[in-house]
Amino acid sequence: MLRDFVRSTKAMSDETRVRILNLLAHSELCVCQFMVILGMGQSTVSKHLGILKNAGLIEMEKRGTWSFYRLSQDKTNTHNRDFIRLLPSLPKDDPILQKDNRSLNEVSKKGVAFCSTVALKKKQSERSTHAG
Amino acid sequence: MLRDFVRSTKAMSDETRVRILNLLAHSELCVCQFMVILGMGQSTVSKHLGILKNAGLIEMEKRGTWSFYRLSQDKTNTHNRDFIRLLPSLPKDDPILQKDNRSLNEVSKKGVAFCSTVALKKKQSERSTHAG
DNA sequence: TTCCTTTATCACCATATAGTGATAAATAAC
DNA sequence: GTTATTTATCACTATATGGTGATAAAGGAA
Repeated sequence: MLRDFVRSTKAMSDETRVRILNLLAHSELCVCQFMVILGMGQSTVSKHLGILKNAGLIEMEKRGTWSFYRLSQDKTNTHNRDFIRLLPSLPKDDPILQKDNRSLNEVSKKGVAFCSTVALKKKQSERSTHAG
Repeated sequence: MLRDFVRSTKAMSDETRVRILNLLAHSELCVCQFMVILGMGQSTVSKHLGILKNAGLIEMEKRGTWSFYRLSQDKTNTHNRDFIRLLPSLPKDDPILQKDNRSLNEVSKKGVAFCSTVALKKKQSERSTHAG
């Protein structure tokens, strides 16, 4: 239906969410990894992932405490399948996407254990900011 | 660039604008014809067409007083070309698009001369509403 | 000229949305 | 049991956006 088509285009009509789709075109990721790569708060990342998931463009799998996201593997939704097919042709010379891809490599090497470290550091720096 | 990609998805992320693209996939149209088919005001239609044009998804040609719009024929913009290619696979069973396509047939038969009649009738009905 | 039609643009308002911090649920480790 | 980590969801604010009416520019007709 037209409503579903628009729900998908709306989901793709935001820079942050296109960056998320670009990252997922390379590998699956959890919320905390997105936080590090995108440099955004947890609630922001979670909300964006929810919008993409609600549109059926991505899917989620829970493993322990972590929620891992990947591009939708659904073959029945023709529009979303077509949209996902366009992702590999996102501009490779775009500075934002280039930086995202570099960050993705670093984060992937270190795994999810890396995330708690970053989150901890952030909390500590915020605490010291409040103190000072 | 990512900015251009998002500008295009933003342009397609509104129901009215997808309806416009669906209509243009069948034939070129002027602003007053869109007003009749979409049942919206002239400034609204003009604004939507401006957004689609700014994204490079459609192009405009002035003939006398009329502005005729059609899908972009630009072969160099790969994203917009890909997006335009998806239009024929818009859901054919959607009631809104079906109604739009029926209206398009009627309006196309009658040509642009039809529009001034409709606009006139609308103005008259508004005048009588104010009077009564 | 004057009048009419078509269109783009402006100001305005109501609603939608992106980003954030706080909170709570769920899981794991202690 | 307690504590820490990850995530979803809520309330909130600032900004963006869709729709409208008014206005003005441009072209055609009388």
